[in-house]
Amino acid sequence: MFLENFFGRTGRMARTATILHADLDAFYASVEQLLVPSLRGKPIAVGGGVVLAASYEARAFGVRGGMPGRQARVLCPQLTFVSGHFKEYQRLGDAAIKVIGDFTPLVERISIDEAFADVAGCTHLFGLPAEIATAIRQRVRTELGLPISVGVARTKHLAKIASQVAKPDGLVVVDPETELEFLHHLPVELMWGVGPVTKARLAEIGVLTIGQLAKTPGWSLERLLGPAAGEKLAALAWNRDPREIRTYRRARSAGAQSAIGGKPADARIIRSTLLHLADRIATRLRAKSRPGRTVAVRVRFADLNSVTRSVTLDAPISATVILAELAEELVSAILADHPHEKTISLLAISVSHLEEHWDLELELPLGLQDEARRPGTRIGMARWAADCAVDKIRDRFGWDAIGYGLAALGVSRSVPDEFRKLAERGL
DNA sequence: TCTGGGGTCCTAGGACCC
DNA sequence: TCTGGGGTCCTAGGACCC
Repeated sequence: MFLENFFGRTGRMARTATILHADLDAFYASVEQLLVPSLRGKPIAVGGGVVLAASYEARAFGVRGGMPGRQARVLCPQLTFVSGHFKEYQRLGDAAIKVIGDFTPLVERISIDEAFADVAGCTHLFGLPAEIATAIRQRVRTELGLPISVGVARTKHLAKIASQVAKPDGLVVVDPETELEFLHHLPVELMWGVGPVTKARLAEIGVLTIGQLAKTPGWSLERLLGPAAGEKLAALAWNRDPREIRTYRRARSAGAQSAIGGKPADARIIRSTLLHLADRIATRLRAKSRPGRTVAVRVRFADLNSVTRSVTLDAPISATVILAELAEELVSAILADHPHEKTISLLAISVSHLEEHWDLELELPLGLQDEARRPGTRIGMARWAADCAVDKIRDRFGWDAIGYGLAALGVSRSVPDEFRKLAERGL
């Protein structure tokens, strides 16, 4: 009896589609149309200089996220631009994920508007996965007023593809019995990990559909795409996706960047921009007690070519000024190697090799250690104390209550800070 | 179609160690 | 002395994702 049950259950479970992928449709644009009824049914874009999101009505004209605003206007002259309600995006995104969480604790949030869930353990409470998916869509629609598409399948990869196929505002359930028939007629670019470059490489050997990819010999894919990508894609083409739902995942890096729009490589502008970036990153690192050992910078020149430089330290850092100074040294080294580049279009800093747990006090000796190379050991302590003070004041009075004088000057904010926050991952 | 910001993972070569 | 093999870490660059 027990054995029969056991085999019955596992046998059925292996063939049952219990993974959901839920994805809010044209999220930012849908929120704007929700908040401002006169925008409903119209082509709209969130953003200004750059299109951050486009409604489906705008997409019909070819308007896409990331597109320059000017180009979007040419494609769609009647396009309405709206500046975003970023706080509302966060609130409504959280609320939608919470609806899924009402059915199962096994929720893996991918971004502000997208999540996986495994409902294997809650079908006895709420019904078949397809019924749960329908209920989620209904609740998000009635309680939040937003359209959301859901894919249901046996694996994460296929559930994600199913939700893409379901858009807009749809539900696609992939029966495990016929999953390969469903998968194999779709184009390769729907697969996770196939972007423009990989799509073009596959096209060179005549592979356009996932079915054709599945029938391509493994050695051929590995020669074309490298061992890791080749093996991964071959597995996914047969819907062999070992990834499970992960409810929690620590960030491996934290970074920030700023497009400074073709400014001359002027030392003052570079310094103030780097200080501003370092300030934002280091504050996040300190807030989570996760200093990092590797500091990388990226300089993008006017011709859009970019160069990176990094250093790995013996001990982790999270002090604003130390990070800014290291970044400045790295940028200087890049500029010294590229004397003919006169114009910088973007600066970026990233910190990785993040410590899991760290007592911030331990960083004090590091500050001293770092300063030991230069005279004036007490400066390290002063910096550490200054960071702590700034963090506390900002906690109470807000980010702009205090800052590093230089950082506030001449920093171009092409995108609102609230938008940047939406993209930040929890550390 | 070259435009924004925050991320992940992979590759290849070199240094270094056993 | 030459020769071989394996492992880890670091750096720079690239592809991809939302």
